[in-house]
Amino acid sequence: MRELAECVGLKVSSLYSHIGSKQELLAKICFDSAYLFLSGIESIQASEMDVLSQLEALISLHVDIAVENPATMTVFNDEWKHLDKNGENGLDAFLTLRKSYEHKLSLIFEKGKSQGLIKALDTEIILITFLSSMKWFHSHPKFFAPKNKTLIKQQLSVILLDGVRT
Amino acid sequence: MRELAECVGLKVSSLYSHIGSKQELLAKICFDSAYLFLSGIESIQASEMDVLSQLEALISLHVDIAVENPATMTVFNDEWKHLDKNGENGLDAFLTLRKSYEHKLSLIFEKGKSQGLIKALDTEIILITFLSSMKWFHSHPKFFAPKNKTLIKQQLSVILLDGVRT
DNA sequence: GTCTATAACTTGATAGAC
DNA sequence: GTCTATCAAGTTATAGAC
Repeated sequence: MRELAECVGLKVSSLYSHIGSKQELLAKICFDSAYLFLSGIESIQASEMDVLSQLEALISLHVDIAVENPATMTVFNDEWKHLDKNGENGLDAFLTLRKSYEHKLSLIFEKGKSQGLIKALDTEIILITFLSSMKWFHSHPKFFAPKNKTLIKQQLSVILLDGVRT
Repeated sequence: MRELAECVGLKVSSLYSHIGSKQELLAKICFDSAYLFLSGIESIQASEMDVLSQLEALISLHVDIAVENPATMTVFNDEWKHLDKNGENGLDAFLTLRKSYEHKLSLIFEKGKSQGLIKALDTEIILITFLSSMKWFHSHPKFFAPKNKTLIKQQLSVILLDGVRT
């Protein structure tokens, strides 16, 4: 809070005229990002694309969100653990949203498997591998510029799609 | 420290008869794990295997270390940031070890590319994708049992190797 | 809305008796 | 080696003057 206050040119106590608590800030960042990802995957789901194209769109979604919200991704990826357990914007609610996201993504993999487009691997392992591979953008400044978006999208698509396609 | 003391049935102050500081504990976990990974990749490097088999051995190494040292992996993966910057076992020394590990792994990818076994993608993107994909074991208790080691190794090998091979 | 002052609590670590 | 007692410094947050 001291650092934040200095960054915005205020004393710490003055921050509390604008926010209710530190938790409130944490929750706002975590849930805003969560809803960004959720609405993204929902429009991918609703599209008429084939499964492989949906996965490519998913990679694009993750890169876009990361590059456009660099400062929030560290919090969203690493600091959500410090949300208070209960309450409307608490840890439990956050984990429910995340489960929902993972479920939607799993459905895409399952569909691909049933269509013979995706290898018959454990869906959860595919899921975790995809999500893990799309988590590093924000901590690698070298790639972290709008001009590198296309490069990352292309190469990550090659690796992940060749990895899971039959 | 209070939690730790309770876990080992001591008062906090008594811990300090056994350790010098909390930092010392953090450093020990981080550097012990770092040397495990380093000696692992060194023996892979020294082997006569072809590049694809070396990468398979690497995946096996990461799974083995994670499953055999579950409690330390969280610290090694996430808490190393809190090492004090300087000193023999400080953050700078840790990052040097990590760079060294990444360099050795990059050499394997480069060799594979020059032999036409690995796709002509950006080496750093391949590197990060591999390392990210092998970081989640410790936080997924469902897979976190010795009996699942083979499953994870096989499926992760399929995804990552098909992802990068030509 | 911003400030100074301070409350209320947690942290890593030490002193000294036993 | 372990304990009780305590410290010094840090944390989030509030009270109340301006």
